[in-house]
Amino acid sequence: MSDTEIEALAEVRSAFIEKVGLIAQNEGLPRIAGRVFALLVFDGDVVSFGEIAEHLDVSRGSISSATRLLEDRGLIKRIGKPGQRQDFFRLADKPYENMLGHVAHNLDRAATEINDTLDQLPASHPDIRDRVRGYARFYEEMGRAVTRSIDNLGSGESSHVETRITDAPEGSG
Amino acid sequence: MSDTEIEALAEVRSAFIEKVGLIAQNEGLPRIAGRVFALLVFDGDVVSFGEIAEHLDVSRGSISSATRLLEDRGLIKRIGKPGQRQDFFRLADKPYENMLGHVAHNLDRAATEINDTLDQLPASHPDIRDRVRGYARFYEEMGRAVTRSIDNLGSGESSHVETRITDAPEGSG
DNA sequence: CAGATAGTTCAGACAATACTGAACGTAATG
DNA sequence: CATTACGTTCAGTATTGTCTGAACTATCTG
Repeated sequence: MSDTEIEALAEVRSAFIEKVGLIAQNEGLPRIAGRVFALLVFDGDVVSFGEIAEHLDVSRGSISSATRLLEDRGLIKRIGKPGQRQDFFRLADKPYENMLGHVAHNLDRAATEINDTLDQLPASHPDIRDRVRGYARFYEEMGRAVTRSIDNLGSGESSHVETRITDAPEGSG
Repeated sequence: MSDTEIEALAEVRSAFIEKVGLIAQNEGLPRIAGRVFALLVFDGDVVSFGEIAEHLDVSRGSISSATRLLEDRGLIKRIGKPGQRQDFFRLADKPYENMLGHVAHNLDRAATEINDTLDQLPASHPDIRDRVRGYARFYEEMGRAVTRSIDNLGSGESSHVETRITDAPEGSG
C-alpha cells in the first residue's frame, strides 16, 4: 500500500470519527462519546484508554465518562489485560442490538407515562381519552418497531464473511 | 359533573402537559414545544395563540418559536379564522405519522453519511468495511422499522369514533 | 390616518451540559 | 516501601441552547 493510500485512509478515518461525533451530538449524546465509538468501529482492534485519549486529543476525564456511558449502553466493552495496568476497549458483541434495546426502553417508559394519564381519565371524556390513547399508541408502536428491528439486525450481520465473493475484492490479508 | 371531578380533570391535564414537556426535552426538543403539543392533544379543540401563551404562562416569543417548530414537523396546524386577527392551532391530521416521517428522515440521513464513508473505503480493508457497513445497516434497519410503523399507526387510529357525538362540539363563531 | 392588537425577531439573561485539568485513591513495578 | 502509571471524581470554565421581553412589522378597527 502506497503512502498516498495510507494518507487517504487516515483522512477517511478522521472524517468518519468527526461525522459520528456530530451524529451522536444530534442524538443527545456527548460528542466525545460518538468519537470514541467511531474510533473503535473503524479500528476494530482492542484500543487502550490512553491511546483513545491521545488520538482524540481530549482530557482523560472526558474519556473516562465517555467510555463509562458507552459501556453502560452496551456499545463497547472494557477489557482487562493480565499484566497490563491500562484498561482496554473494543466494540461490544452486539452493539446495535444493545443500543436499540436502550431506545426501546425509553419508548416504553414514555408509553407507560402516557398510559398513566389515560388511566386517570374518566370515561365521561371519551374524546380526550381517544386523543391521549392515540399518543400512547404512537410510543407503543414505535417501541414495537424498534424491538422488531433488533431481530432483523441479528440476521445478515456481516457481508464478506461466508459469502464467497467471486471477483476477488479482498486485496491482501 | 361535580366540582371535584372538574378539579381532578384539571389536575390530570396539568400533569399530562408537564409530563409531555419533559418527554419532549428528553427527545431534544424544547420543553415548551412539548407542552404546547400536549395542550392541543388534551384539549382537542382549536386554541388561539394567546390562549396558549396565557395558559402555559410563557412569553409570546416562546410560543412563536414552539408553534413554528411543531408546525414544521407536521404535528400541529395553524388556522386562520375569518374576521379574527389571532392565529389558531389544532392538532395536525396525522401528527404521529408526520413525526415518524421526520425521525425516518434523520435516520436516512445518518445512514447516508455512514455509507459515504463506506464508499471511500478501499476493498483492501474488508474488515473496516464490514464494521462500517454494520453501523450503516443499523441506521438503515431502524429507518425501515420506523417507516413500517407509520403504516401500522394508520390502522386502528381511534376507538370510539363512529360513536355519534350528539351535543354540538363547536361553540360559537 | 391614529390607535390597538397580532405574531416575529433578536439581544441578552439564564440554565443545562460538556469538557478540562488537578487532586485523589489504587494497583503495578522495581 | 517509594515510585510510577492509571482511571475516577469534581470544581471550575466554556459552550450550547432555551426563554424572556422589548422593538418591529403588519393588520385590523374606528
